Amino acid sequence: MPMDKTFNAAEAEARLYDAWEKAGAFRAGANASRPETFCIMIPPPNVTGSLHMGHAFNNTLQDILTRWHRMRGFDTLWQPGQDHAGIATQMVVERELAKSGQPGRREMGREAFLEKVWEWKEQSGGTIVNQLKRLGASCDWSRNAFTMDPNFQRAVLKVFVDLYEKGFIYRGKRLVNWDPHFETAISDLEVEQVEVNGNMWRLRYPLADGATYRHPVAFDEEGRPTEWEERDYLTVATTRPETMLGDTGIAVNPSDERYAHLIGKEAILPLVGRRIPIVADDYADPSKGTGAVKITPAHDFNDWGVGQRTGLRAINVMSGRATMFLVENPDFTEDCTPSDEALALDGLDRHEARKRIVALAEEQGWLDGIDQDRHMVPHGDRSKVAIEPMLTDQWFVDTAKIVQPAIDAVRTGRTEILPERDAKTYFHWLENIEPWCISRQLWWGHQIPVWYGLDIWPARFEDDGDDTLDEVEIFELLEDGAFNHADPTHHCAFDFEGVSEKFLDDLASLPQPLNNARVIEVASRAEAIDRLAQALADYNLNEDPTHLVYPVWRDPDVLDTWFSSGLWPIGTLGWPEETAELARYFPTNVLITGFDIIFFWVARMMMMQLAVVNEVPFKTVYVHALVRDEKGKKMSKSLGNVLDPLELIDEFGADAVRFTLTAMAAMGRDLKLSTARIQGYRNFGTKLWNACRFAEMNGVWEGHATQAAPPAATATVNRWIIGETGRVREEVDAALAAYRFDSAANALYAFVWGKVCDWYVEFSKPLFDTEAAAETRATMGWVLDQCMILLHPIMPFITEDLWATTGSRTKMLVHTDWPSFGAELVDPAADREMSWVISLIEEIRSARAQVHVPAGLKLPVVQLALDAAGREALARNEALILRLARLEGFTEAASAPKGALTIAVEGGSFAIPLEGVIDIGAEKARLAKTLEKLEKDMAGLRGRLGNPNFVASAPEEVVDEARTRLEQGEEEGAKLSAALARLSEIA
RNA sequence: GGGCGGUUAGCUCAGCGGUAGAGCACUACGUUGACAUCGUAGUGGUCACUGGUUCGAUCCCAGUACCGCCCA
Repeated sequence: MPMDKTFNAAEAEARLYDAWEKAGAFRAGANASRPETFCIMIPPPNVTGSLHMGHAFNNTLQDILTRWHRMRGFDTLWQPGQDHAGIATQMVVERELAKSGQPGRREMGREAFLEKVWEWKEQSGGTIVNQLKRLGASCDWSRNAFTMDPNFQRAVLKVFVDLYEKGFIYRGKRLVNWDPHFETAISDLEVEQVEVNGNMWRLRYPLADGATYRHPVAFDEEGRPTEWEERDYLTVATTRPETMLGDTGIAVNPSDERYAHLIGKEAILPLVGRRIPIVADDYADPSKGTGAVKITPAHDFNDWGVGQRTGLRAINVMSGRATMFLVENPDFTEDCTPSDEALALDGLDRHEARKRIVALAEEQGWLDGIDQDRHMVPHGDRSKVAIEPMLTDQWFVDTAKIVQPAIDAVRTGRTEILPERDAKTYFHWLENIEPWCISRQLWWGHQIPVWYGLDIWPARFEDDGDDTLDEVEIFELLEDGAFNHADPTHHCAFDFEGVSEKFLDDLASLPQPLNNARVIEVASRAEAIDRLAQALADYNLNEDPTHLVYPVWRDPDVLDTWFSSGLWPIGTLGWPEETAELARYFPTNVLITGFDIIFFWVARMMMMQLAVVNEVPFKTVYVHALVRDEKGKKMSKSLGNVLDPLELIDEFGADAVRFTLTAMAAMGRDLKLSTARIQGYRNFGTKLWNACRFAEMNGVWEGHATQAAPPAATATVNRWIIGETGRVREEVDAALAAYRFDSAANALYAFVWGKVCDWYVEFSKPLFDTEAAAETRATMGWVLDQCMILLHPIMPFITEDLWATTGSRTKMLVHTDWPSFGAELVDPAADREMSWVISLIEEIRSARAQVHVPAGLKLPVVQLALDAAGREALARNEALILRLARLEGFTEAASAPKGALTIAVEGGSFAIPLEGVIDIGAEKARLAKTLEKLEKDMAGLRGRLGNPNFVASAPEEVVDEARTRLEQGEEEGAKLSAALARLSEIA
């Protein structure tokens, strides 16, 4: 059955992908013929996500490297998988529940909710995998991993325990970025700064104990105060009046003469009545605002720092949902008697509280004024709500302790980051790294492997010395709830069994019978208190120590998603088991990822792999840029400029989309994607398709079989294209080895379209009628095979389909050996000859077109003076020159006939008689224009060669080349001038 | 404010000390043994600006302007 006119991507893609999968073509090690391994870890997409342009780009590049290495015989693994994406997924599922009118997460409880999440994962988790398959991604799907797989969970928990035991993880009450929408802490990196229009409110805080001072109110030209007023208050400025309820101090700069004398005195916090000290700190900038800053250590990062330095208390005045938390807040009411107006704010949203406080300040006369202000407000990158700095207990990775090996690895080149400038970003971030908050108040994720127990033997409780618990002591414990006042103790272990042992060790030192209590797991601290109290009460009655229990509860929080994806390289390869894959493929070869997650992911993988297995996770990191729309805007749903890769694949085929992304993948530069470009590369696929179709029509594929070595050829044309093929193979390999994907694509485009289709196919047409026909068929078959092979990593579908419909094949293209021939195939003589032939044809075509010779008209041609090389070239290639230049029959003459076109080429010239047909004016203009251009070039060359410094200092070959070019140019110029002179004789 | 980039044809971008390139768009012609998802020919550039280094600068260095991105 003859081939169709175009490749039917829609029909073929699914069929071909299926065939690859059925053949196990993508399995780890498939087609391996050499010992070297090649491994890429996919940056795991969110399990509930869908393919966007960034994924398409990222995965195309990975697939190219993977397919290329696999064809070269490397033992290749492209490890796929998905990320559970804590916040994102939990958000999606909660939204789904709300949409379908089901009870919310809190109503159904943790266990039921997690079931829903797993259901959702089952339902939508395959989407992205199928979309990657549509793109042609040749991952080993049999090894598909998920960050919530049981073995991956084990790895994550084990690493947590490991890092905890090494002292790299700690728990602490710190100010964190709190997302009031999701009610969880988030890391610095998940916060975006958004500039907003707001106000700066000036508030007057009265000084305590009747203190007053003179405050300057007018100044002379040099800024010296000239007038003062007596004040009994201090004015502070704030963008967030609602935080004033948590103020515990006022900072002034010690060098600020206006206020320095107040340092050590106190002010009274309006509404609250709290006495707050005036402290000295450089954070207060005399030139900003009023120069006096209210300090709320529990709700502002800068204030926290001031508080730490000056010993101020931190009072949290908000709940996790950013509503005011006052009435039952002992910290808030300690040492003061808040007004009723203040207590009435309890439970209000922070924004509402702000309005009320400003209104109260105005009413009560302590609002000094309002200035409009534009400032940055931190927002959650997922929730888009304003972040609330919040004082909470969280888990942190002490990054300072593990960062150095990650820095050194890149400095010393163990891992290389490309392009180089991204290494700078990497260093900059790592060298200024902050502790990493890794606990999240979410349900979907890896629950922290830490259990808490009541501190039942706090220091203030004293045993009477007999090491047994008597009735009085039990009563004391129960009644006072002594253990209820101390902070819980905690232990970290891989599982409950492990942690039980640790608690048992603690209990061993306690009095009888507590030292024999059984450790049990309960849900919460409250339940633990109940159970323990109950157990003690029972013991008091029955004195049976075997029923005594020591209840512990697990930390309800989960780990930051990036903590688990930080283990992706070892986790997917089976760590902590010593698997064969781990031994073989780790460290992996290259990571291909977007610049936006250098901090989130790359840096953390480096730190964690080095901390856990003391090895870099990958040898090379290739960082790519963003795919933007054709105007350079970031694609976003709200702008409506999102290009859906799947729609593009439907319209143009996966190969066209892939080729476009590849050709645009210049290192470190954003891609501006337009459909026109994709269409162009779809056409490129069609071009190759039709070249193969042409070959089919000319019997090229009859009896054709895959062959590594080029056929022996004698015809110059065939020798030439074989050499060109050798060149392009070297070029493609060099480009891919250097991650110059764009160079590889462009070299192939220029070769396949510009050399094979434009010239070689045309040259072959007359050759099929000569004795060189068989050789030409063999050459064409071999060359087209090489096109398919070399293009396969970029355009896998069309090439595999062509492979199957042409010749007889022992293997699918996906496993066909990558060629190793190179420029040794170039025959310099053939190269020179074909360059000459091509330029002759181009000259003639150009001349014809410019003097408006009808395209279809065949013209005779007269050969004038011609050197030996030219004569030989002409003799060997006469048929194709006649055909492509639309000429008929060469004759020889000593001089050009009147009214003829003149064609000057290296080594001679030709004339095309056009008596009566020629437009003499046009021909004169053409010659004059050509001469002018030539003269300009020659003038430049003469200038250079006339400069003794150039001849003396420039490399010899540059000087020689300039001389040769000048000679040739002058020769050509002479011919053109002569022709021009002849024409002038006529008209 | 700190850091990192960019500025080359109408558009999108390569290039990079020694003759300025590609694709798209545009103009004219054209169905010639595959391809109109095509062919042939052509138009189009003070390589942002100013200095410097060099025999020679689009390329290296310094500065200026404008535009991006990241971090405060």
